[in-house]
Amino acid sequence: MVTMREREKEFKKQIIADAAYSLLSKKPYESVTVDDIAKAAGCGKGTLYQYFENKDHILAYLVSVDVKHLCEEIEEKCLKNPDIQEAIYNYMLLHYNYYQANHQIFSSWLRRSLDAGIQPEWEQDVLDMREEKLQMMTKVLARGIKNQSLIEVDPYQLARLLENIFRDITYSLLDKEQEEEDLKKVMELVKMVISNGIFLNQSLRDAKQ
Amino acid sequence: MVTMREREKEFKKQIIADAAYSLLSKKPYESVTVDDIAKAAGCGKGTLYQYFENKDHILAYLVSVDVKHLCEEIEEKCLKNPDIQEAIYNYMLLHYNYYQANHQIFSSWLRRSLDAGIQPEWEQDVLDMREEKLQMMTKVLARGIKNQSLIEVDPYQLARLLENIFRDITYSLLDKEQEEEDLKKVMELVKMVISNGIFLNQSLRDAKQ
Amino acid sequence: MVTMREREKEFKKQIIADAAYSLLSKKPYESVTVDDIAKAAGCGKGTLYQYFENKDHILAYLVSVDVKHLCEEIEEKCLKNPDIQEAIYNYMLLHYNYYQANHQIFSSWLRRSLDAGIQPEWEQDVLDMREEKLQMMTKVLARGIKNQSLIEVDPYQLARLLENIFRDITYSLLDKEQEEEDLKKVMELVKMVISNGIFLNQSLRDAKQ
Amino acid sequence: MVTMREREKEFKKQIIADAAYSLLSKKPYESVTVDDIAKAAGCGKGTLYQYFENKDHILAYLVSVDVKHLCEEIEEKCLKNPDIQEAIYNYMLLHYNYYQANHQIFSSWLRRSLDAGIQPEWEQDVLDMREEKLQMMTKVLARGIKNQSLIEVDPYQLARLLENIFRDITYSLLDKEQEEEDLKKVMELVKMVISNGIFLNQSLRDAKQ
DNA sequence: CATGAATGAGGATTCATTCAT
DNA sequence: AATGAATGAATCCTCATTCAT
Repeated sequence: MVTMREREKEFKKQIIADAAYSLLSKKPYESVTVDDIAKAAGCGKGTLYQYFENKDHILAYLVSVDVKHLCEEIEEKCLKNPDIQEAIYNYMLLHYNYYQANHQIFSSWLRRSLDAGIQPEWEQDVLDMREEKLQMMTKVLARGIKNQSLIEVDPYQLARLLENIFRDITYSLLDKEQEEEDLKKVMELVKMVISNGIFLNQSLRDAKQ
Repeated sequence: MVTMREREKEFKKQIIADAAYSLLSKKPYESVTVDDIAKAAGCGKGTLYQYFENKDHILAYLVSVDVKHLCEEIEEKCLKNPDIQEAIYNYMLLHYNYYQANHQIFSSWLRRSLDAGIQPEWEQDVLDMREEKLQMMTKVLARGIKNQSLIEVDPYQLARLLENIFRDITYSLLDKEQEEEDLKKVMELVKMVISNGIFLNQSLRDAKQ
Repeated sequence: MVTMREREKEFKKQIIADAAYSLLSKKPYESVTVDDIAKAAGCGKGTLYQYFENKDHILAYLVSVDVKHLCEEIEEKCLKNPDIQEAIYNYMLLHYNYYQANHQIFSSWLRRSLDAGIQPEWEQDVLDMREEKLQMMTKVLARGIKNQSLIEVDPYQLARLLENIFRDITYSLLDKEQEEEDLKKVMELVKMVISNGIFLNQSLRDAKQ
Repeated sequence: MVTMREREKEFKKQIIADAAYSLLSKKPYESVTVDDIAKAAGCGKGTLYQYFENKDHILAYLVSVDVKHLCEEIEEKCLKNPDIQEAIYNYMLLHYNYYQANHQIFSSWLRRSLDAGIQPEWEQDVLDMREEKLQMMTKVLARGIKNQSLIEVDPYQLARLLENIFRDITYSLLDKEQEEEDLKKVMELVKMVISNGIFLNQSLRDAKQ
């Protein structure tokens, strides 16, 4: 059973996390002070430390929640999707949206993580989820290979490549004029590239048989 | 004419830049102190400020030099390359190598840049060079489209997509076991994906005619 | 008359004091948080403030209770003891035991006290008790001087000196190997030193007469 | 050879140490901020950290210098003193003066040290010096025992007891009116106590022979 | 009464930049 | 020109105390 107290505490944690999220999405970790977050959350500095052990912990929490969310969506829209082609497009689109929204946070986390300051426990949490994500997509791709919808390559490697292709272009963030309508164009482009690339076209499939 | 003095000054600047490069390649900007750089360059802290206005300036200089180098290589190995397919592979490989080596620095620069602290002048410098790079590749791709080696898509968009595909996978940096031999495998994979994807295969080209 | 309420209140105060005692005996005042004490007492932080005005107040209370206890024992085993020599040994032994157990607390109190942060009222309380303690021993010593068991010196000064001799050796606390069996040895040593020193030996006493 | 620079640096370190000393002699470590010390030394906060790694380091340095000084004086006035009785008085008087002046600092150091926060290296330094001090006095006492000036007891234990007897009475620090002229009285008292106590008196020595 | 979440003053420490030598 | 000592703004974090429930 979840007590009233626990619900309330979780709620407040969410408020702080939201405030932190909105700041850390826009500015790098180092430029956001604990005070900034507290102010944005409408509470005192000390309050943060009742919900999070650390400034790093806040970041770790945000990343963890984000990745978990991404995982769930991938399970829903890719793993459970019988249409392999659609599953693949979704996989890439989800990543695009994820990085579009969370690039700054993700990048901050990576930096802190590699710079050896983050609790191994928190770090592992995110790494595990990423692996789970890759494994799910590996299954999808393996299925596609089995029923000859896809070219025969290592499905794990392919999952990683696809994960990468649609990472948002950090570079492009500098050109702020585009953004919105850009997605559609690029999506069309990628679809075309990928379709003709990773899917065996009918003629070749015929040849194989 | 270049005086003796200027040569000497340029030489010392290079020494400092080299020292900074080796440090900033491994650790994020924020974790590298001006003192670290001075120590590595074998000079006093104050000396740095005679060759660079700023800590940021050092970073900007490094990025600028790196990107210029990348540009030159792209001009050589892509723009001037008559074999379109090879030009495209080179384009991606060069980017892979570039990001592999300079990811940390590039990422640091992006961060500082977006955080609005960097002199617009230095920033523009790098942006211009990136644009130049894209324009060169756009020409290559346009040529390929014209002679029907490539599918018909916006060549500029395609250049950007390709630039992106081979960005090194920051995520993967966490799995340190792989790295070296990984490149070949992934390169093979990408070649296959791309080949079958963006190049019209013979049967389709025949059909078009 | 003491109401039921008051009894209950006093009882809870004791629980908190006991918890505080066990913590403050081991660690310096500054390293023990109010939260630690509350946790150890099995109650909320706020509750403490219903029984004590202050963190300092808790400390003052502990010291006051301890010193009162020491006073009572000195009255019993020294003042009321007809055997002067035994009374003196007891005096020192009681101090030894007292400081052995309460050094940390006593030292913390002294620090806070000198640092001018403690309510004068609480401070005076302890000072008075110390004076009372000294006065009792002064009486004992005066008696000893009168009946020629002791050398003729200012009994008050002597009481203070004796109080001091058997203060536990803080320094020695660092050598943790000794402790237990140490006491006996040192006690023997002190007895010898003191006996031959402050007690007129028979031959001299004979001579005096 | 000692360069000009090093001399100057050592000089500045002394200035800071002196400032710290005058503050830490009067108030406990915790009540003295790094800022206070900097102000007292007439320099900025950051400057301190060029000469000392830590706030703790400052304290450790002060204690170390003090104890070294005490050691030197004990070597001079006790170990090298042919008159055993005088050597013993000096031993106690030196300790009295030492603790009188440095009690606050010493106590602060002990606290930090036991609270496990201090670098083991610094800690050992002081412990070693204390042992050296005890060993010197042990030699003196052993000599005294050998030529039958002193009672036969473990000279090491006795050295420790004497070290303790003349520790200044922290308690007494609260009675500020006395202090100065107090010393003489108490010194007289102790001399008498000790003389009659640890020195065999003539009659007994005769008996032994 | 009891609680524990909220608070914010206060402190140690770091580091880019300046400037006297 | 070269140096590196001096600086203090900026930052994270702790904890005694209060107060609404």
